[in-house]
Order: sequence, then structure tokens, then C-alpha cells
Amino acid sequence: MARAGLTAERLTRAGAELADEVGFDQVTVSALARRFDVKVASLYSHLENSQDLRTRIALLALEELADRAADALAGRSGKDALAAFANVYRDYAREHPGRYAAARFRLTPQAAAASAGGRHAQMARAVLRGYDLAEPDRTHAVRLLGSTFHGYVSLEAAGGFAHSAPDSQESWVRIVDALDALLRNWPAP
Amino acid sequence: MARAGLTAERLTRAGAELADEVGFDQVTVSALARRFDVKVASLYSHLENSQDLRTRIALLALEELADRAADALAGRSGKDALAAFANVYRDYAREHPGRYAAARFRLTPQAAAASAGGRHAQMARAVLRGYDLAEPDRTHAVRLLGSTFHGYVSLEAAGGFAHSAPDSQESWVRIVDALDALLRNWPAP
DNA sequence: AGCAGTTGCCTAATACAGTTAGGAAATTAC
DNA sequence: GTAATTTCCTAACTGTATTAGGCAACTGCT
Repeated sequence: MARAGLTAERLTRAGAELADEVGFDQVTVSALARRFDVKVASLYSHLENSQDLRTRIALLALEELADRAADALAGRSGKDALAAFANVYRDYAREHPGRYAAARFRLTPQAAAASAGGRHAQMARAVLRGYDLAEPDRTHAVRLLGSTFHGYVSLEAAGGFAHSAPDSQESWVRIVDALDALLRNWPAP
Repeated sequence: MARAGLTAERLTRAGAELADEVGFDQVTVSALARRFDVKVASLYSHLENSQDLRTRIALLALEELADRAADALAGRSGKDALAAFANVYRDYAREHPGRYAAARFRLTPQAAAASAGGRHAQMARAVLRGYDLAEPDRTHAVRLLGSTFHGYVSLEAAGGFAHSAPDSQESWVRIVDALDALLRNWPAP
């Protein structure tokens, strides 16, 4: 019988596609095996278990997201950088909802350390170089941005802003405007 | 054999406790049956299926959260109301992580319509009465608050701010301060 | 109290996801 | 070309979800 040519990488990529199609929670070893027309047990030569599969998809998504963000930030600063950074997250979540959910998957400390998480944190700090914030306010601002972007994107994905005026796109633009204004005018403690 | 006295309400409450203990995703009909020392099939007289169970827990959590928010807002306005409202969400998520996750569970349109979702939206608008915002900016601001609070709370629950300075509590207070400043100083389009 | 009707929980059976053990064929290394 | 390794398979077991049908326990009426 011919071999299917399974590898951890191919399985991870296919798992990411599956996540985008049916949702990260519905990514299952069985569904993946069906996709490769292979028996379920065969995947266990390449993956530890289904947790391992999810972790790999999460790491893939975090890398992709970090790559996009790095691209978007290149050559930009100030509000321009802020908006570009924000849009990377939102656009990725809209194009790849399953992968975006994967990126929010809770990793073990070891996996988290090996992930692109650090790059994300660095880039958020880089965006804030365009504003006049000293520590600890800079860290507070990083957390604010992360919270707002993630919160918005996940509420939007859950359909929270659909079917109601104004358009989600409009709110997004105005919220990024507002955050820019806030960062330029950060209140003293 | 003595009857266990199951009802949809008792099952829902127990399911909510279970969610807080093991996580909303780990709430399973089987685990619930074990908790009542009853066979799994017995639950199906009271629940449609496991989706129904999750929906009921979500509705319970949304009601509890709305009740707390209504309490917290009574007699407050301006920044005071904003901070109280914000703390309701964060405190609830910290006390009841499983229920909080349930409250973010994607409901069917019918379930959503019957949920406390509308109360939440109304209260968010009430908080903003303390600030001078006309539509559509008021709606943008509602969405900003919802996104930021939810985002912060969910990143915090995922451990995002643990093990790093400054303390999460400090960031939270400063972020609420910052949002207050932003709402008082909302940028023109 | 005695009985009829209803309800609550049970047994049994099916389906599907996850996981492990051990085998045979295909590939690789020498 | 043979030995070693790798890949995929069959088989088996566990746990969760769900449905069908049965008997026991309660409820309400007389």
C-alpha cells in the first residue's frame, strides 16, 4: 500500500485549514485522518496526541501573525504603525478564524516560551515608541492595545456587531482613532 | 430506587459549578451525571442534549452578570459608574471563570434574543450617559468598552499578565483611568 | 387506602473521537 | 541485495453523546 507522505508539518498545515473551515474546536484527529484518507492511528506516528496537534496549529498561527505584523510595521511609525498593527490582527482573524482561535489557545509554559509570543510583545512595544510613554505606562498601554484588539476581534467573530448600525468597519476605524488620541494624551496617574 | 430529584435548573446550576471547577469546555453530560450519581441517559429527560446544557449555563451566567452589573450601577455615574461596571466583569470572570467563558458561548439567535444580552447593552449605554457622546460615537464607545473589558479579562484568564511586572491589578486600574480620560476627550472624526 | 396515569431513572444499544499495541509493507542505509 | 528503520494498518479498549424502550416511584382521584 502506497504511503501517504504524512509529516507533522503537513498535518499541522492541514489542521490549520480545517480549523478555518470548521472551527478550531472541531479540529479532530479523526477529521484530519479522513482528509488524508488514512486511518486515525497512522497520525500517531507524527503527532503525540490531539493536544499536540492543537499546540502545533497554535504555534503556526502565532508565527504567521507575527510575520504579518512585522511586515506591516516595517517603515511605519506613529498612528500609521498603530493602525497597521491593529489591522493585521483583525484581518487575520477575518481571513483565518480557526487559526486566530488557535493563536488564543492556552499553551503550556514550554510551548509558550518557544512560540512567537515574544515577537508579538516586542512589536507592540515598537508601536508605542511613536508615543511619549514611560514605564510603567508603556506596559499598561501594551496591555490596553492587546486587550482591545483581541476583544474587538473576538466579539466581531462571535457576531456581536453584525446586524446593527453602525457598520463594524466604521467602529473599528473610530476605535483605532480613539486609541491613537488616548496614547497621545495618556492621563497622569 | 430513590429518585435523584433532577430538574433542568438543578442540572444547570451544577453545570455552572462544574464549569468553574474544570472549565466550560470540560462540562460534559457524563461528568454531570456522575456528580448526581445517576446514569447519563437520565439527564436526557431534562436536557435536550449537551448543546442545550451549555446554552442554559450561558444564559444563567449572562443573567448573573447582568444582575451584578445592575447592582453596581445603581446610584453611580460618570467615572464611578464606569469603574464599577468594569469591575463587575473582571470580578465575575475571576470568581467564576467557567461561567464567564459560558457567557461568551455563541448562542443561537433565538437563545440570544431570550438572553440578558439586551440588558448588558442597555447598561453599557447607561454608563456612557455620564459622558458627552452623541451617536454614532456612543455606539463606537460601547463597542470599545465591551472589547477592552472582555479582551483584558480573557487575556488575564489565559495567564497573559501573570509573572510579569507591573501587577495586573495596577494595569487594570490605569486602563480604566485611561478609558475614562478618553471618553471625556473623545476625538472628533 | 387503592388504583390509573404520568414521570423519572434505568438498561441496552449505537456511533464516534482518542489512544495504545503490535504487525506487515515500503523505504533507506549499507 | 539484505538489514534496519519508518510508515501505515488492524485490532482493541476507553470515554462521551444519544436514542429506544422498560419498570418503579410518585401524583391525583375516588
